[in-house]
Amino acid sequence: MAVSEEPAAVGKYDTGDGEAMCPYRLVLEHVTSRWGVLVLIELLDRPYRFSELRRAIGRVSEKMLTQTLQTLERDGLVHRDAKPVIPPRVDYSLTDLGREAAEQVRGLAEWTQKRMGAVQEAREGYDARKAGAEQG
Amino acid sequence: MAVSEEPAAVGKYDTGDGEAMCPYRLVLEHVTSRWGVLVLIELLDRPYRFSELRRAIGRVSEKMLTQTLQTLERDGLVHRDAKPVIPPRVDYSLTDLGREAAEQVRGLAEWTQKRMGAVQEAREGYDARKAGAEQG
DNA sequence: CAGTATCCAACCCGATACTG
DNA sequence: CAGTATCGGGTTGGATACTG
Repeated sequence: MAVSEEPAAVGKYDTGDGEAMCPYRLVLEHVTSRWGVLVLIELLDRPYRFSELRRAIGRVSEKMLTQTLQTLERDGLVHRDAKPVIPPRVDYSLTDLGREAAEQVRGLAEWTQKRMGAVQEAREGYDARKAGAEQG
Repeated sequence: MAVSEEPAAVGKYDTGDGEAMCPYRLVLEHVTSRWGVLVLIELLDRPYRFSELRRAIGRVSEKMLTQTLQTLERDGLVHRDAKPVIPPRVDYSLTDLGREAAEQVRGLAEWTQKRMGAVQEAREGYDARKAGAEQG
């Protein structure tokens, strides 16, 4: 049976309460999701096989990678190409839509790398002020 | 006491295991976090007061908004200006660093809004194919 | 108004075992 | 290799009560 116990995945708690989350936020949460971000960035370079992607990202369980890829595939961002061979071979790549998204995400990632130092400095300053405030 | 039971917040599970997550991913997760994204986008327009921000975002609890703002403040992205008046008034705004980050995030958000239709179509196609495959 | 502290449910996510 | 099913720990996040 294909009925998974878990919901659509990656896109988290749709709310629980009566009202549903607007589609806009849902899509935004998929592309900004923990693993979604990293998958999109990796696939921007080239297509990847499943385990290849897993190694490239590092520290992601099979389950979460599968969920993430399925969500992104469903959203039309990732293309899944399963070749009928033994052993199985599945290639994942970006669709045109996915490439657009991935480029936005990459912008964010590159900014992060560039400015990480500034962030860490800010953090140290914040912590120092906090520590000082607790005593004096 | 200022010792919160909960950790640094927003930036989630640092791993649990021995090895720590690299700072790069940590920062990336802060700016792509569920509420971090929305806060940054709102603050790009103008400064907001706490409850103003809460209403503008909608469906965010005080707790999560507080946590998110504190994390972003610690990372040097958000400036907190608490005025010593009764009743209290606290304004939140972006720092220069935060504005840079927020502009990246806005790019992503604008892409999402623009292409949401395409995503929804893709989703319907995916679901239709799935439903068909289960029977045939 | 702007938080802080605590309780508790829901859920994410990883580890493991198993299928094709 | 690629993926599914299940279990369990830890985190998220809302509701409530309280402070200044």
